[in-house]
Amino acid sequence: MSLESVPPKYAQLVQALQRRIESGTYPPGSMLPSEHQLIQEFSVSRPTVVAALRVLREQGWIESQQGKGRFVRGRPAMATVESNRPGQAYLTSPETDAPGELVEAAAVALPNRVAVLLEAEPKGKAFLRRRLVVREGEPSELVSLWLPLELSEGTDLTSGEPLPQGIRQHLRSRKGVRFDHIVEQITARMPTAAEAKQLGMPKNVPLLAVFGAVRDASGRPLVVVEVLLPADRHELEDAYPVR
Amino acid sequence: MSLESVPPKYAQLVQALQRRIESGTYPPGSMLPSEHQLIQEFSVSRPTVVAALRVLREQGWIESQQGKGRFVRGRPAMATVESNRPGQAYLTSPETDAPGELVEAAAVALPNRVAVLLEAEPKGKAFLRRRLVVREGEPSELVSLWLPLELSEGTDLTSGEPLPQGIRQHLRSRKGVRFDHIVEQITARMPTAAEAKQLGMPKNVPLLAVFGAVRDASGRPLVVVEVLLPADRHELEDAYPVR
DNA sequence: ACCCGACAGGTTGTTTTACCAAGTTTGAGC
DNA sequence: GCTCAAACTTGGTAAAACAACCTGTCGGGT
Repeated sequence: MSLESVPPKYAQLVQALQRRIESGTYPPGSMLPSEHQLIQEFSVSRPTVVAALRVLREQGWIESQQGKGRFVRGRPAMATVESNRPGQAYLTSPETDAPGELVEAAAVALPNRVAVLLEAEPKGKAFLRRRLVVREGEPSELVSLWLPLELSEGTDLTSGEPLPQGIRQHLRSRKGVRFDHIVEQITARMPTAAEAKQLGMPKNVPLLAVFGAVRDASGRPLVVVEVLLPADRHELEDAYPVR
Repeated sequence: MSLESVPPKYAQLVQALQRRIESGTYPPGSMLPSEHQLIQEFSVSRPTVVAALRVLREQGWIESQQGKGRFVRGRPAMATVESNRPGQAYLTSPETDAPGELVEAAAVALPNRVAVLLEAEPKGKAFLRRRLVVREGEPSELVSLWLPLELSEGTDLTSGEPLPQGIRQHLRSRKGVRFDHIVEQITARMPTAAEAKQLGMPKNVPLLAVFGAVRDASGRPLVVVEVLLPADRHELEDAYPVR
């Protein structure tokens, strides 16, 4: 009768231990109760305890030393830092979420750099969808999306209307392609006159240009997204563990 | 009698399956043999098979669907892409590895931005170690390292000599601090006259400025590293999976 | 003939019991 | 004081059972 599915025991144990670490019951540096103690306290079997502790170790909450015990490291600082990758948001969230203006949606000749990232003919054509994102009433970022013509056919990306759906989802449902990873390149350069005008920025401040080549699991390039950010208004922030 | 320790069985199974995927025996998209088949072929127990398949799934080689089976995704493209994080190399590899010139090593007043990253007094002092890295005979990057005075005491970082040891290792052995993760900020700006001269670059090309705040497991800032890259000679490349 | 549900058989996911191996600490006995 | 064995810890393997899920087939009904 219970429609709400209960989480597995080992996941419950994970959450219970996380709460104790966060509340200070198990302060950083201290030793966790041994497997045997946890088995008795929570009335579960050893593999269940081990599974929970394995998750905690892999997520960085604790570390373990064979023969000694498991030691609290504390809340992994990385868990809260949600990778704020540029481009990522443009691919997953609907265009209708962010106010902006579609400035281009047509088949164009590929810039050299984009052609390389798409592994396409140097002077081939592809579909370009370019959008000027507005934040707080001012132009903020210029986002360009290139995709091969065969991937744009039969999608709503060729229309002039803002997509009510994430590009990632749209392409998966319409064309059956699955995004796997992104190869990202970051450069800085001076804006062209047209770019400076569109973005409403001074001509003497540089642009941060982020190229993201989206690929499937086999490494085949699917789409390329370029994000242009005026450097006086934007920075990129990210966090990653050291080894 | 064998002193060389054999890897655990589940790890051997992981390697065996990885080889089969790479060699094309299990092509991408195909279904892996069921757990039962693997148990019989390799003469191991089910937990061993499951442990191996869990590793493969977590590393992105396969994906599993309850009730259907496990499906080959292919070699995870991310595994080979060694995160080429700027700053990372300066922290781990010895200074003597890369030719360059130490341009500054003294206690100085903290720039505002660095003070924020170090969570220090806005006008406090810290030790600055700045190095001009030379590649192919030309100045290439300007690397600055700020660390709190109490962390610089008793280390060889205050000397004018190139460190024969990685900074990360040096600080761990001398001061007992452990690097855990880095919060990275990327900006672009025009070079100052002094920077342009040191880097031997035109004054009208922008700089890519990378700030890396190194922290321990609890989130306390330890050191800040800044890498200045002339944008006409450098780009930043990275790869990451999309969820 | 067609559709739809029940059912059987396959798959992975989770939990339990049991035993052995390897590393660390402790203390008893010399 | 030193040595070594016992008792602790985590790591790995084996065997079994149940649950949840998917996909066919085989009915019966329309």
